[in-house]
Amino acid sequence: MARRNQHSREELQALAIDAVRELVAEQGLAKLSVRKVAEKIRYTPGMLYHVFTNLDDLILHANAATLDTLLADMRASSNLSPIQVLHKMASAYLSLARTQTALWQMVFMHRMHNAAPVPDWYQQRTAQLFERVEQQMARLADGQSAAAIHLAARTLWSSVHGIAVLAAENKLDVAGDVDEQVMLDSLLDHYLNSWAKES
Amino acid sequence: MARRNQHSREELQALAIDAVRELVAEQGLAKLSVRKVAEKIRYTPGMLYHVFTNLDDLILHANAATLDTLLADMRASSNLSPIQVLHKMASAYLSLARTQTALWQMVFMHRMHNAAPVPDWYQQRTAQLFERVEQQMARLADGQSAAAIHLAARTLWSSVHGIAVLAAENKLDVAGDVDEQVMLDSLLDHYLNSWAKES
DNA sequence: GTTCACTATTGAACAGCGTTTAGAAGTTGT
DNA sequence: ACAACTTCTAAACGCTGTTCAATAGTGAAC
Repeated sequence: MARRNQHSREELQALAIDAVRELVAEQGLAKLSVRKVAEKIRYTPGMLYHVFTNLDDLILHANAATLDTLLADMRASSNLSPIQVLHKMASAYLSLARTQTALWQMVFMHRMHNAAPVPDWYQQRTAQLFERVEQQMARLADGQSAAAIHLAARTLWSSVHGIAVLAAENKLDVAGDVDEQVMLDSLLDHYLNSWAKES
Repeated sequence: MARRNQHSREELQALAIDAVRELVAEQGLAKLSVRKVAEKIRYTPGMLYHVFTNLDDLILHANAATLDTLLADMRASSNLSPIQVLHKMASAYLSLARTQTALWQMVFMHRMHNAAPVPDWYQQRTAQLFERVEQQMARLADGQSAAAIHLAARTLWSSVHGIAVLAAENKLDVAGDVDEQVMLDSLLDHYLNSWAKES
């Protein structure tokens, strides 16, 4: 076999990334394997190593796609108050954790087996998460130092992340779909309410 | 070989649990394997399956030990205010995440491969975490409903958990040992400050 | 003291995993 | 038509968790 140009390198990449995302969405991260990805796109496992450096690299590319949809869901509507924007962002974050749990977990809970440094194109995406929060916190705070805003944004979003993590794992034993959203609202309202008064 | 009674079932269990905890503390969860545990206690891998149902069961037992030390660190000093107690509990939680990162991650971030139900003796320990927080929140709140306290306790502790998770993974890019503790203090002060006023 | 039943333990096997690489298969340029 | 080049495969390596028939040692019975 070995037909050249049946798929370009880029097509092959996209094919594999889509296959990973489908497999994980259907069966969860634990059941993902290089061999299954290869089978799904009708190639052999070895081929994937000409397009990606290893499985973690492939997963990172798949995660970038998930992060892009998350960032799109979290874009700020400019006609809302900072608090309203933060509520919408947190909702989007939690919503993805609940509706696309496996993909979300692959982004935020998968531990890379290789100790390779996180590439720039990926780090930029994760950095944007905190940045967008920071922007709204800056709008909210009058005259707080950049360091204080930096710290408060990380505090708030780590907290949102914690709720999303436990929601994704169903470890909160609260009833149904509503209550985790109520927890988010409680967190944001109380934290921001008290924090904004400092300025 | 096969010397009987060299170790009782209970001794064997304890031996294996200790081996797991040492291996994980030294090399991390990713490098843990049944064969390494067996080698460390000078038995064969197969033997472990007469004492534990599988690796996840063994890990669960090791996690119980970690949870016990965490719960011990988190016990409430009765002469402190509820807010002070919550600060101490959160500090203990974060402290373990930072000083015993690998063991902490095995408890809170390892995803069980088997879909077996979590046994009672384990669930009781995790439930205690939320319960202790709830107790202090109840002291703090005058006349809030049990449901409101339940929800606020889960909200607060999920947030503490989120900070600990990101601290353990070094994803907060804040400077050094101090700042994550500052984040915790910020979270607790602002959330509780605003929440307590509701009553 | 020998035999027998019992049980703790082993060792080998199975199916799967990520990863590497020699060489085959197909394409393109001369 | 042939050589050069690229794409892709097939097989192997060393690892994983798990199962189970066979074995080595123990303690009791005769």
